[in-house]
Amino acid sequence: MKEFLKNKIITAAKSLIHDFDESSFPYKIVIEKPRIPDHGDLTTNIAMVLAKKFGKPPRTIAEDLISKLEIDKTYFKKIEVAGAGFINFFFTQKYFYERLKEIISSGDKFGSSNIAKGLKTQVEFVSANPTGPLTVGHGRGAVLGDTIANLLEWTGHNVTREYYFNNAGRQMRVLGDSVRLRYLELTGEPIDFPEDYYQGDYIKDIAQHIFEEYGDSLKNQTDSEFFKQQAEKEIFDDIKRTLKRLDIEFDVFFNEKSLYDDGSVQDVVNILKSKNLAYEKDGATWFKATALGGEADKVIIKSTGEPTYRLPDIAYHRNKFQRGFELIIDILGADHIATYPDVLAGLKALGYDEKKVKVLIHQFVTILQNGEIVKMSTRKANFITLDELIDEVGADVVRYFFLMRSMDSHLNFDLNLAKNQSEENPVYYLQYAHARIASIIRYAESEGAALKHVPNFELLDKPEEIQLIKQLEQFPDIVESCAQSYQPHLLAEYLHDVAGIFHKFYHLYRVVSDDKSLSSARIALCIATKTILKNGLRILGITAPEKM
RNA sequence: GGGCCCGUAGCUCAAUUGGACAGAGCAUCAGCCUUCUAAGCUGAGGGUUACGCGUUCGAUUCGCGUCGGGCCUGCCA
Repeated sequence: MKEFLKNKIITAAKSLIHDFDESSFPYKIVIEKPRIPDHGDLTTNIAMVLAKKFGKPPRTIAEDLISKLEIDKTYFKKIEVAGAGFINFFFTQKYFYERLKEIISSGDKFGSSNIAKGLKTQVEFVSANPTGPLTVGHGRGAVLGDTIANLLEWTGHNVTREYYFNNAGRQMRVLGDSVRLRYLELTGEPIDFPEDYYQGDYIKDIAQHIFEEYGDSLKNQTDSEFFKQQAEKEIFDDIKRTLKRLDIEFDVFFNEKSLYDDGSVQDVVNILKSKNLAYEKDGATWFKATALGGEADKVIIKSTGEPTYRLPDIAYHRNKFQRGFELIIDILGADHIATYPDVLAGLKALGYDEKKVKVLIHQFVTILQNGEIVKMSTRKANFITLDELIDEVGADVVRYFFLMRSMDSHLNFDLNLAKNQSEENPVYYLQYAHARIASIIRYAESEGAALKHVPNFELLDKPEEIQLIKQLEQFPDIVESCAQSYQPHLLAEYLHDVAGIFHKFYHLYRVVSDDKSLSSARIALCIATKTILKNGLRILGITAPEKM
């Protein structure tokens, strides 16, 4: 509808100005749904934008434009000039009834589209190394990543969910040593547990499992490799289990080590050197980031011969391009903010279009417990695990909590509040609306009043009914814009509004009554609302219960 | 010192990406269940959008500056 109208308006504008060229205007011409319902169903600012060029008042231009518009009266009730020169369009109810019919016939698929035409897309998220359980901080990235992937799937992207990890670094060596020490402790050896080892109880659990299986037969093993491998396996299983509870599954787990094994890392170094974008200094190898507009050159291989994280990261992203991904999305926490410019510069240096990589940074989650900020560190084990959080409030609440805010706002998670008020959590507002509709439909069926024939939508003429249809009708636009801007929280807000308008409708009017035709029209409206809530919640990864 | 994010109601956060009168939840107060789910609905109070200047027909949104908070800023990942 938007596109249709835009073409009409531009045609009208062209008949007024010969050399009409949209791109020549200083401000953007937009057609959008106004915030305030009184301002119509769609509105445009075109008259204001044209005013300066024309040297006429916006309102006059608006009048002229309207007189030139050729528009079908069956879908447009009224077109008016308002405010500073907005042109407001009012649709007929007939238009909305047709949209309602479409929602019902499309059902589970309503809101999905093929806009991206199968664009090969990768979403990389979580990517926590297996050194400990996922924290609440990881949770935000996990839920955001999965939901953005859902949104992209709904808009026709061919999505691969990928988890990148490194099990070869110093962190992992320390992990193995930590487990070995705890194991020795169990065999009765006196130990001195260093402060910078992993302090968490989960280390003791892993050691306990090893002890149960092997007794003290590994007592004299000085190499920690075995312990490391056991720890990695157990921790990874744990991570996957936690993600599964949030309904998150990955298509690919990509190990950094494979980039060394297949020579990719060395390739990158060679290519950079051949392009004269890498050089040796002080025994280290440097990436000449300054040649590409970077602030300073960066070390990619230390004088010890060990690469810094930048090098494999660049090799990894090169690998993503080599696998043919056309859109590459990285979801990172704010602590990684400094790393991605180097990676992008590296890709550019290798000749890839770094604009295909979208780096989405989400801000931190601050945990408040008893009114105090809990500082998070896996090493010190003073973190709240994601698992514990799910235990406390449930997966639906966790997902909704992380999705209801924009990713660049710092998030305060008050644990006491989340526990105490979990029953008043806003997610229940949405789920309750869905369950309530399910209940109404069950009741209608038991009364034999269910949808038997094509309902007469014209009977839905109450303001709240129209308002509800208008709200539902926007769902595809919302999905599309959320996907395009990578902002799931807008969908959460939208669904909250849907639920609110429905609840209001419910309290004002009876759905199932003696009036059979009216009942069946209203049941249809309920079914459409349920469809939107269900589809929306599915994208957010939140269950839509039939009963509560 | 430099970079990124943030500052909006008592608290936690929105605001269709520059639109018309800045909105929700929680908290507070007052109402609504013998009829389809009261995890709901209706109403009230609560704001100089941190502050200043600028761009614009129009600024919570863009630019510059000041103040305040978080995160980065390593030959750690």
